[in-house]
Order: sequence, then C-alpha cells, then structure tokens
Amino acid sequence: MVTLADVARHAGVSASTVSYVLSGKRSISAATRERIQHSIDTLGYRPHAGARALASSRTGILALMMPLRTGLYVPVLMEIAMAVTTTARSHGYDVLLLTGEEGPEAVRRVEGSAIADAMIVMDVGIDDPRLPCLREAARPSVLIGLPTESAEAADTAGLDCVDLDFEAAGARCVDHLAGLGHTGIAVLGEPPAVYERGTGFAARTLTGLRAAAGAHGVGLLHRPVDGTYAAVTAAVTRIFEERPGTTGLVVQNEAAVEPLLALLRHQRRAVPEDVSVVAICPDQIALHASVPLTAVSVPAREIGRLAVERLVRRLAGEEPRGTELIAPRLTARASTGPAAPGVPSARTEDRHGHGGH
Amino acid sequence: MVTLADVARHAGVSASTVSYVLSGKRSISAATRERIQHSIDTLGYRPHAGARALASSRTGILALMMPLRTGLYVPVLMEIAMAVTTTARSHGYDVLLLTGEEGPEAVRRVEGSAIADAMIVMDVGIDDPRLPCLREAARPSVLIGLPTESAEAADTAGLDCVDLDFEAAGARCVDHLAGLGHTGIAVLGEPPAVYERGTGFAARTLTGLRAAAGAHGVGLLHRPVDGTYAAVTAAVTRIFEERPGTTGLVVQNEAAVEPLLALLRHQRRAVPEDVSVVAICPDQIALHASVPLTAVSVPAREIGRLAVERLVRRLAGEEPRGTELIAPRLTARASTGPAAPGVPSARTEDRHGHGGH
DNA sequence: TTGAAAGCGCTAACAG
DNA sequence: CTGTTAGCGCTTTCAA
Repeated sequence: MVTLADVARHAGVSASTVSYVLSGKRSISAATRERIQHSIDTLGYRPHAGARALASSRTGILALMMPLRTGLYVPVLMEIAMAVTTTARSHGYDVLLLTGEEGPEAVRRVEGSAIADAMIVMDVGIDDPRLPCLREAARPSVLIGLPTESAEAADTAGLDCVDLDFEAAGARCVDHLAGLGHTGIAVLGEPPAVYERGTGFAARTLTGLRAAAGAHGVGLLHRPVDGTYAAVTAAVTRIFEERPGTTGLVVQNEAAVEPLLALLRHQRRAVPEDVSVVAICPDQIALHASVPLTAVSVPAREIGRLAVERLVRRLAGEEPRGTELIAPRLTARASTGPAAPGVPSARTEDRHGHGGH
Repeated sequence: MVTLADVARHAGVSASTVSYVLSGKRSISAATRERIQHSIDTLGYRPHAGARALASSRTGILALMMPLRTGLYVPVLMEIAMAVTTTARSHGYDVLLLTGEEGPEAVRRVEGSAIADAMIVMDVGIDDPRLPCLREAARPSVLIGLPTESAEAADTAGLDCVDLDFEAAGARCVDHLAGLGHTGIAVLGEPPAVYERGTGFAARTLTGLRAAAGAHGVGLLHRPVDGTYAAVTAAVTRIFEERPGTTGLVVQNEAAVEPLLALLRHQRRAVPEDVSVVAICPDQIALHASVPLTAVSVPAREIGRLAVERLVRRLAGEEPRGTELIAPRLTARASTGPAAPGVPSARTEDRHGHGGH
C-alpha cells in the first residue's frame, strides 16, 4: 500500500507538505506542488480513509437513514437516495445506507462511533423517537420531512428540515378542483399503516386538504388505501355509494394510481368528463399514467439534493438552519376538467379519525 | 468523547484488556470482563470507527455498487439493497451505497482508500469494465449477476457470482408453456437499453428461452419493451399482427406487467383462455397483479442475503468462491392454461439480433 | 514556503 | 489471565 510517507520520500519533501498539497490548507510553491502531484500520480497514492478520519475527525461520509416501512412507495425513496448519493459525491462525500428499524439506536451508533460526519433522516413521523437523539447529537442532521401535522405547529427547534410543502400541496389540489366547480371531493390516501404511524407528510397533506375544503365549503371524504386493485376497488366503490355526488378525486398514493384509472375505465366513468383526478406524485408517474394526470409533483431529486447541500454547508460551518419547504407546483394535464353541472353536493366526512371536516 | 483509555482507567485495567473484551480474541476472567462491561455501559463508550479501521485495517463496511441505469426496475434493486443492509447489519457490517456511473474508478477508490472491506457489484454486464479492477483488487467482491450470456461460457475465473439462474428460468417458462401445448410463444423483454448494454441477466434469460424453444420446436418471438402503456401496446399489437398464432407470452419486465394485462383485457383476449402469460418477476408482483400470474420468482431478498453471506465468509478467511446460481422456481397461478386446440404454429423469429433463427 | 513532531484511538504482537 | 508497547497513516500545531 502506498502511504503519504512514500509520496513524501519519492518527491523529496516532508509528509506535512504532501498533506497540505492534498488539503490545500496552506500555500505551496508551484514547483513542489507539481513534483508532489507527479509522485502521487506515479505511485497511485490514495489517502487512507481510516487514518484521515482518525487524525481529522472527519470521515467524508454522510449517513442516510431510510427505514423502508410498509406502505411507502419505494421508487420515490430510491430517487431521493439517488439524488443524495449523487449530490454527496459531487461534494466529496460517500453515503452510508441505514435501512433498518433500529431508530434511535442507529443515531447513537453513528454519533458515538464517528462513522459519519452527519446524517439525513427520512420517513419522519410525528413525535419521531429519533428526534431527541438528533437534537442532542454533536453532528449535524437534516430531516427529510417534518415531525408535525402542520408547518405552523412545527416544533422544529434545533432541527433542520427539508421537504415539499405537503400542506400547501393538499390545499392546491382542492383549490384546483373547487376552481373547476367540483363540490364533492374524495381523497385516496396513503395506505392505512402510513397514517397509523403518524408519518409527517401524509398528516400534513391531510391538514392542507381539509383546510382548503373548509375554505371552499366543499365536501371532503378521506380514505386511506393500500396500493392494490382490491383495496382501491373497495374504497372507490364505497365512496361513490356513500356520496354519489363525488366528482373530484385526489390521489396521494403512487401505487393506487393505475388501479384507480383501470377501475374508473371499468366502471365507465370517463376521466375527466365524469370524474376529475388530481394526483400528488412524481412527474414521471403523472406523465406516464394511462391518462396523463393533473398533479402536484413530488420533487424527489430536488429534496435529496437540498438535504445534502444543507448538510454540506452545515459541515462547512455555515448555519442554514430551520425548515425549508418547497412550494408545490400543480401542472394541469388531461385528468381534470369542469364539474358536470347539477351534481349534488355533500357534507364533509372522514374515516380516519382526527375529527373530520 | 469517551475513549478506550477512559474505560480502561475507569475499570482499573489496561487498554489492551478492554480491547480484548470487545473483540473476544483472548480469554478474560469473568470478573474483569464484567467490571469492564460495567465501565463501558456507565461511560457510554463506543469504539471509534476510524481508529479501529486504521489499527486493524478492517472498516466494518461493505460497499454496494448499484448503478441505477435506465430500464432497471427500481423496487427489485431496492429489495436486494434492503436484504444486503439487513444481512450486513446482522453480521456487524454497515453498507456504503455507490450508485454512480463511475464504474472502475469507484472500484479503485474503494480499494485504494480502504473505505470498505469488500464490495458487492450489481448490474453486471457482459465484459463489464469493472471486472479487471475487481480481479486485481486485494479486497474480496461478489457480483450479483454473471458477466456472460450463458453460465457455461462463464469466464468467471477469480470472481464470485451469485444470482438467479436466469438461463434456467427462461427455459422453465418455455417448458411450462410448451407443456400446455402452446406452439407460438412471444417474449416481452426488458427495455431495449438493457439489452444494448449487454446486461447479463437479460442475455442469459434469452439464451435459456431460445434453447428451450429450440428443444421443443416451438416458435419464439422476442421483443424488448419499455415499461409504458404505449410501448407495450405497440409491441403486443405487432406481435399478434405478425404472428397471429401466438398463444403464450413470457414477460420479463415488471413495469410492463400491468400495461400488458390491461391491454389484453382491452383487446378482449382472455387470460388464460386466449393467451397464457408467464412472468419472470418477484412473487409479490405476480401475486398482486390484476390476474395472479404464473411466474418464475425473482428471489431478490435471497440474492442479497447470499451475496453478503459469501462476502462475510470470504472476509473470515473461508474461500467459498465460484458461481452460485439459485434454481428457478415456477409457480403456476391463474394466468396460464392449455393452448386452445387448432391454433396455427409459426416459425421462430427474433428482433434483437444475435441471430435467432 | 517548508519541516519536525506530537498525537488521533485502537489493535496486536510480545512479555510476563 | 493481564499489562506494555509499538505502531496504523494522516493532520496539524509549532518552528524555522
């Protein structure tokens, strides 16, 4: 193995000079820099990560806590993970992947063993048990998500958060449908497990949906669904039975999109003539669905990128703290249109508790 | 920060004794072990990963090279990644995620900087440019996949490979259909990009499909397709135009499954009365499709687990080298049945080149 | 602009 | 069964 000492010897300089060439932390004469660089290339030297970590207490690693819990839609998570690794590499960092259910223990392990310089925390829930550890931790961290039902109620003191503004996204969907004259709106939400865990983004979306429905005086029915044909069929059938005046559907469940569209076709409900559909999902899904969907896009790549950039700035000593929510962008496509005239209205209802309307 | 020296002082022993308690590499009297363990717990000591890596030249990290190239189906990759991290943790390892396109350079970086003890390499292509580096590398590695079109032609000298036996899987699908009397079989394959890159698993499947088709004397048409409604519709339409006698379909493309089933419904081709469909995909997809699919299951979790277990054994000094292919398991479900009598036969054809007679 | 030297926290001979 | 000690390869004061 080639060490820094080997390079120093080969170039006829001291070890510290080589180190400073690498780090750029002090000025080196062009002549010696070139000589050293040449030795580095010739010998194929690479700094030893462990030695560097020990001496500098910086690992060049970011930990990504991505628990893959039931009901989550994997491709979106993966897109975030990709953006994280890509952005991290562009800043010279590698990414350690933590997918387990270990929770707080994993945070302590990363912190205590100095495995990583900082961490990115995904799948944040309301009262997430990892939060106390993160607040105490000496190393910076960024949450992808908010640990609250609403941005206003956010107890994010001492935390850095990055996410889509799901609350505004929910509101935006209802605004769009209400603006088209729809007065009976139903929401196909994430799988029940997601709400039961108190997952932040789902709760915040619901808050926004309800607020906007209230403001517009339109009825809102909310149904969590698993992303299967059977579950979607059952839920949608019940929605139309219970409230036949439903003409607007909001879907926040990537896996349910195609089952829903297939079912509507099968039931001979034309989109958007009979039913308008607004999704909250990545652009790719909205575009490639069997009917191009009007949707608020979930900017997975941007979220991952932002999280890393914040962390990198924090590690560089800056303090860009606080919550940064990306404003939702709704793109109108083929799945929404004006409400058919004369449809009956209905009262707000809710199945998930938290006291609807 | 609590160091090993702190623990030693607190327990009234030498540093090496503490170290040996941790590693279990020499016997310690029960009394001192307990005393030391108590000090560790009291002080909340965690070994410093960098220091340990430097002193022992073992990082406790496995690198997972998972390039996310176009045409790959993310959930399956993620399931493998999950199995890798879970299994790795159960053996005391963490996982470093490398998703970039860096290829050989990433291998050299891991090797040279001693970032990880070993690596798992995914998305292996024929003549993969990473292979030379891996063969030279001092650290062990395991490929998930084979760098060849056929297990027989495998130039896997000096490489460890783990995968589903896709060649046998392809053959198994044709066997099943031929056994039901189908004589016109078409394959909906992975997206074109996957074949163009020479991705090993896709090539091997094709080898197996062709071999079995030849053995049974049935026609075989192969079409790469993107996993979109448009692409599937175009491909399937052409297949039935070109060869109306097609009654058996093999799908090796998770994203194409639902578009295919939707299209067949739309075209009023009953499954399995008019067309039998066999998939090569994870059980979960086969089970939850709108028609439960007869399928050879892609055992993503098992593949990830096997890869890690091999690597861990290699790191422990064992030499379980060579290629380990998981035998395919075909489960008959609702999507296949006997061929309707009297359907015309057709000659084997192929679009992808490699001269399918 | 460069060098010398003292660690960073841990492991693993070597010695008892 | 336990202690002493010499590094692992790099960073970073302190000196020049």
